[in-house]
Parts: sequence; structure tokens; C-alpha cells
Amino acid sequence: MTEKSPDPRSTRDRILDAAMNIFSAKGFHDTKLDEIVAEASISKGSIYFHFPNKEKLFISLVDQFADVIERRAREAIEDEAPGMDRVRVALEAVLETFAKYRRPAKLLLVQAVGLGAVFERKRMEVTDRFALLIQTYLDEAVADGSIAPVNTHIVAHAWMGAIYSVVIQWVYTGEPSRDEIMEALLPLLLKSVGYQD
Amino acid sequence: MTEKSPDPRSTRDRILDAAMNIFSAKGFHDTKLDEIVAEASISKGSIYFHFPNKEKLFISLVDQFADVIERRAREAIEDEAPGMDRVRVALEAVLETFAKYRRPAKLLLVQAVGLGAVFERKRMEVTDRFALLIQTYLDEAVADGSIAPVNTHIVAHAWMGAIYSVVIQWVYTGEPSRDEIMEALLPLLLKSVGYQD
DNA sequence: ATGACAGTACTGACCAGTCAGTACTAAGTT
DNA sequence: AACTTAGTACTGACTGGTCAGTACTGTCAT
Repeated sequence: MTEKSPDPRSTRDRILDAAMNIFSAKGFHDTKLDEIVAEASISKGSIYFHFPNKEKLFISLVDQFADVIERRAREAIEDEAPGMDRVRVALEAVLETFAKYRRPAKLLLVQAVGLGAVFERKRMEVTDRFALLIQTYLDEAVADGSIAPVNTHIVAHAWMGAIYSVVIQWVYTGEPSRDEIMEALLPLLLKSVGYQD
Repeated sequence: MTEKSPDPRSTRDRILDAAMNIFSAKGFHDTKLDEIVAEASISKGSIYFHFPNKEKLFISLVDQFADVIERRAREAIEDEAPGMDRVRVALEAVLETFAKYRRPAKLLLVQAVGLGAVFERKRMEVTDRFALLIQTYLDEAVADGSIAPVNTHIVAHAWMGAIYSVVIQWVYTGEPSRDEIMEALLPLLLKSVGYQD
């Protein structure tokens, strides 16, 4: 009569899922562990069995999604020859990924900001990781003459900020639509370095 | 012989100064009111005499700086004829203002993000205010033929994000320098809408 | 008989917010 | 000139609720 494993997912995954839902909606400080316990239908002790503390649980989620984004971008450029085409497909892949995962996007772009010094490091780490990725491909594009020389470091950060900002706007309001973003933002970024398709 | 008014600044201003210093450095949640009390050399009750609560004190600072930014941008374009030149000088003014006020910039761009639903509204309000300002001038520029038609709404948000991101990077690391930013970011943004100077 | 949990009562540090009281000034009253 | 009265600005010890983290017991599977 006792419910035998009513949910096949591992407890750890249930915790991560519930934590993602609540953290992304309410932010780090306004999320109580007891809420995650309720949402995941697990026990509080379980959280502390799988994660050392609230902070590490939150950071796990950030890392998890940052990995997804980066992997998708790298997979996308795999078959592409070096040059500006790589940059284009990588951008497309990132935008697609954000569009597909609304909640993780909000967690990474909004809820992971403005927390204390502990999270500051993590945020910088993730930001630099993405910016460096963009910068690498931009440098390739400059090297092979697809675009004219620019300060790729600044361009990389500016692009990230542009993407973040538009995605955040979309996460909150649902506007502009995914298609509008693709049609407007992509050409905007490419034109900003003097590339016309 | 008795010290009469040892500090000419009003208590309210001392509180705002101290709050700006600490909030911008440590964020909202990691800042204790007692720290502000110590930094400002006032009493805790004084804070609650001048402000209803911690949240409103924080928001006062955000509003204060948002006003400065907007005022500077509007002042800058005052003498400029409509068209893309207005956009350029407004961007210059905003970048100058961020460069001049490092701490307020961090408060607005970093520490005001990721707080609860209460602050979400305020952040959206400020963001939309700036975006709308940019959008207005862009629409002008499109109307008078300085630039080709674009989705000015998306461009406005993308620009804001680009500026934010580069400024945040500069706030944290001091790099790239103000001059480098001006030389790289400004042309980047202008080129992104097909404008060459 | 050990690992992987469920369940839950409990602790205690932390900190925003409170409030009774002080200090000083200025206007009105006699 | 002396004296209330009132209002404003400010003090700082204290309180009370919150919530991350703990502790411990029980259960089931392997």
C-alpha cells in the first residue's frame, strides 16, 4: 500500500528542478528552503545530504545552465568553417537556447546578479567565460578577413550585454517574440562589426 | 567652545552618502543598517526618521542616480539639432556620467538587480525610461533619414545592454579605460544601425 | 548493516524595525 | 523676563520574527 518510488527521478534531480522553479521566480533571498522541500516533495535533510548549503545549491543551477549554453554554442560551430559564419551560428544557438529555457535564463541573467561578494565571483567567471568564447571567434573572423579589425574584447562584452538585455526583456514581458529578436538582434550585432550577409 | 554643528551636511545627506558607499560595495542584503549607522556616524533611529525602511532608502539612491543620468542626457542634446547627432551626444553624455560616478553605476547596474519583486518593478521602470529615451531619438533619426528604418525598440534595449555590460566590466576591473570605451563602443553602436560618421 | 533517504522538532544567530526618552529651537502667553 | 507649549531632529538599547542549518529517529532497499 505504501507508495513505492512514485517518482522515478532521483531525489537530487527533483531538488534541482524545484530549486530552479522557485529560485528563478523569487530570487535567492526570497526563496525558503522549506518551499523547495514542499515543491520537490522531499525532506529537508535530503537537501543537506546532496548539497552542503543553500548557496551551493543555487550555484549548481547557475553552473548547470552555463554549461548547457556553452555546449550548445560549441556544438553549433562544430561543422562550420572558421570565420564570421561561426560567429553567426554560435549567436543563433545561444539565442535559441535562451528562448527554449526561460526559467534558467532568468536565473542566470537576473537572479544571479546583485547577490553578495560570494556570487560576484561566480557571475564574473560565467560572464568572462562567454565573453572569451565570443572573443575567440571574433578574433578568428578578423584574422581571416571576414571583418575589419576591432577591439574584440569590448565587442564581446557589448554583444553579451545586448543579448542579455533583450533576453531579459523577453523573459519578463514575452515581447519581443523569438522571431522578432532573431530578425532584429542578429543583423544588428553583425552590422556593428561591419559585416553584411 | 561647544562644537556647533560639527558637520554642516544634513543628516539625511550623510545617510544617503554612507548608504551609497556600502550598498554599492556589498549589495542590498549584505548591507546591515548598523554598518550605515557607523559609516555615517549617526543613530539607527535617524535612518527611520528620514526613511520609512531599508528598501525605500535603497530605492531613493537608485532614483537619485537615474535622474542624474537622464538629466545629463537631456542637457547634452539640448543644443543639438534632431537626427543622429543627438543620439551620438546623448550616448557620450551617458558614458561620461557613468565614468564619473563609479559607485552609483554599480548600484544601479548590479546591486539593483535580482532583488525581490518589489525592486523588479523599479528596475523595469528605470530600464524602460532609458530605453524609451533612446528609442525616441532613434525614431527621430529614422524619420529624418539619418539612418535606415530598424526595430528601434529592440535596438534601444540592445544598446542599453551593451552599455551596461561594458560599464559593469569597467566598474569591476577598471578595464577597458574610459577612452578605449569611447573609441570602441560608440562607433560600434552607431555602426550597428548603419551609421558612419 | 550500510547507504539513501523521510520526517520533524528544534536551535540560535541575525537584524530590521521600534519606542521611550533627550536636546534644542521657536513661538505664544502673562 | 520668565514660563509654558509644541514641534522637530535625533539617540540607542531592546524586541520579535525569521529561517538556515542541526539532530535524531525511523524506514526501506540492497
